[in-house]
Amino acid sequence: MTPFEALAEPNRRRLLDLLRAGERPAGELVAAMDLSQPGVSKHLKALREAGLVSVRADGQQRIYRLEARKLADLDLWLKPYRHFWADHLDALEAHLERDQ
Amino acid sequence: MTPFEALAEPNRRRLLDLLRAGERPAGELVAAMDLSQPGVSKHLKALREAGLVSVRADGQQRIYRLEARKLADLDLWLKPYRHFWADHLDALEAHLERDQ
DNA sequence: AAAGTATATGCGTTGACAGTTATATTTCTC
DNA sequence: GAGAAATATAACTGTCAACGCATATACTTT
Repeated sequence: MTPFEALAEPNRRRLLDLLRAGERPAGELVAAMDLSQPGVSKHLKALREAGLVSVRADGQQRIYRLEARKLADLDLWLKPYRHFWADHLDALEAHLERDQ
Repeated sequence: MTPFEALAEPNRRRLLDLLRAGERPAGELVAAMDLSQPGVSKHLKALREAGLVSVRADGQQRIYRLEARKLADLDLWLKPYRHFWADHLDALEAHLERDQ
């Protein structure tokens, strides 16, 4: 599962939002999401496979944590597009880039 | 179709990459992609609906153009996550944010 | 009429997503 | 050690949509 695919699902984006406020045990995430426990668990698995979250065991709980590095990758993907709105030389730059 | 969903598909990301080099008629895009003409046209429609590209008629051709604004939206979505890798205060900030 | 493109249609495969219920695993507690 | 808690995984069902192909057709402009 690529980060792109993982982020395409609203519930998964929601989970990331929740984790932005800090680490959280799976149970808290289940409580916060309007989904069944197995359902949340499946989305968490998807996020794990995308490298967007990590887990750590704490007693009988599983503590989930946002993995920012993978989002940094996304940020990197966005980079070559960024200058399109960062300045106003769009047309010129596009032209130069095209014939390079 | 949300930008997130649109970007989840590799062929669509590829189309955006091609358009980074400048405006292009649909035909050129079809030639560059290993897909049927209707296939490419469908992906272009998806990108249009996501606001990631725009079209303009030029004679019998349809000229496609990257719409950077929508990618800026994505950039914006990423913003609250950015400080997680921008500095090294992750734990502290997460803690503060959680109890705010 | 021809070119360029979009849209429609039909088909087939595959996967996403939801639900439910059950079970396996690990750890904690008594 | 029994049993409960927390979570993952499995298994099954069901629906719906994505994606590919191919072919056909509609539309607009030349």
